[in-house]
Amino acid sequence: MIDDNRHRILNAAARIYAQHGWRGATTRRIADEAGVNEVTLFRHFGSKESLLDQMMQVCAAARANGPTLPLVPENPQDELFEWSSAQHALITGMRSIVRQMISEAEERPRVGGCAADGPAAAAGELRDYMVRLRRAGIIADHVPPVEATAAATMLMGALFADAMNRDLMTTMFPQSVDESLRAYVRIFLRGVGALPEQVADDSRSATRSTTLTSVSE
Amino acid sequence: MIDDNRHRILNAAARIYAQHGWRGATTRRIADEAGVNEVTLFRHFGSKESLLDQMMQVCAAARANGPTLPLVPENPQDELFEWSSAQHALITGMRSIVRQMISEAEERPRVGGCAADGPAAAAGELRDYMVRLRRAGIIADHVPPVEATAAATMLMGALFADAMNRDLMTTMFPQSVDESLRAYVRIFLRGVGALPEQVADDSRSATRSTTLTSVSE
DNA sequence: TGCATATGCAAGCACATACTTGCTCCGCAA
DNA sequence: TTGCGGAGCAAGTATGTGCTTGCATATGCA
Repeated sequence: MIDDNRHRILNAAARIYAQHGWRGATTRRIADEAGVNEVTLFRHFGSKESLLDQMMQVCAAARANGPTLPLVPENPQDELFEWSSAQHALITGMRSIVRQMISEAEERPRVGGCAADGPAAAAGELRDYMVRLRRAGIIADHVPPVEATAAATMLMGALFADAMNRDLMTTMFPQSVDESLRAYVRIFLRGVGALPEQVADDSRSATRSTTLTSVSE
Repeated sequence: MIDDNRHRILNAAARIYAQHGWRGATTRRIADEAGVNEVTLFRHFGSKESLLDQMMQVCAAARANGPTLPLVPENPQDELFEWSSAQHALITGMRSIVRQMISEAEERPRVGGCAADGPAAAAGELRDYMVRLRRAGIIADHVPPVEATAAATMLMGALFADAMNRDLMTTMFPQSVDESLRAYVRIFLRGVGALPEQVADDSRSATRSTTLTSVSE
């Protein structure tokens, strides 16, 4: 309500930046998108750089609360699927802006750092969950911990690549998001040495909860 | 030799575009990088758009010959590792330019199409190899074909994400490229139902060939 | 009523960028 | 020697872009 224009400008800046990148996000375009005179933009933020900096901070803060995995694992397959689903939805929601940040990370290191810690936190969460799985006896002991780390990176990488590329390389993703994520999780669990009875080939369970497309919270 | 400047300009354009993107790749910068007067750039290519278009075509042609997987699988683990290694090196070598292309794919669809078919071909190669694995009895029958497709996408996604993000998000990749790729392949094989004796936990084999960092051919 | 703050509008400035024009110089082949 | 094509150089044009200034208007608070 108060300082409404400030938020309008920040939101407009996020949209324009996601579409056109740093150089393409001109102050005129941002002001137009916000429905605001270009001058008020400078009166509020002083410079384009300062505006985009603040926009990134807001963006990073908004993304802070990612999904979590349960402290005591019970049904790893379902738990991991829901977590992956939320993670995937999160990345998909910011894919445009993330693409821009990544492409500009070499030129503007500050931008890159902003985009990096989200996935890093997620991978950490996954690794922690996996030691819980091992302690609970769900994951066999013969898989070395180094491989568990790599497995976490691998699943995160697959989720990341899926969310980033699915809309661009349509031929590479013939299956629906749900089907793909379910398969990723099953392959992950088998690959990491989960005992066979933990990895049900759930044709029923898959169709049962195929209705939910994204988990927002 | 003949038309030397043409190639110099095209190479310079590729380098500058990879660093700064479309908007950042100004004709002045490209001409400077090529050691050539800006005017000769226009005399050769007519416009910036035409120059960058031709640069992308050259780039796509150079990337055409990716690695292949053997027609008759013998040692899936080693074969997949070498293929993954080559694939990873290929993506790593073009990661800057790929990052730019992806970030501009929404704005300039032509650019996106150019970047898409490389990974698509690789995923196809992987899928074909997997049906050979199944026919050879190396992969168990109880894994449905749908999941095999997803597995191929998953491995490709992990390779892609690793190659694209390793230099930016250093904390997410504590292990060396070789260690990671070897682990990805093992997890992939186990996850896809490869019979246990095919997936050796090769502490020796891993250290043995840990010296080669990239397979160029 | 008064005053401060926020906003809009019009204009402008300095610079960068895509692209053009006109000229000169150089090497090479007829 | 003449002519021709490729290249450099200097200058210029039209537009885009970040940012400033000056002035008018509205809104809300004392």
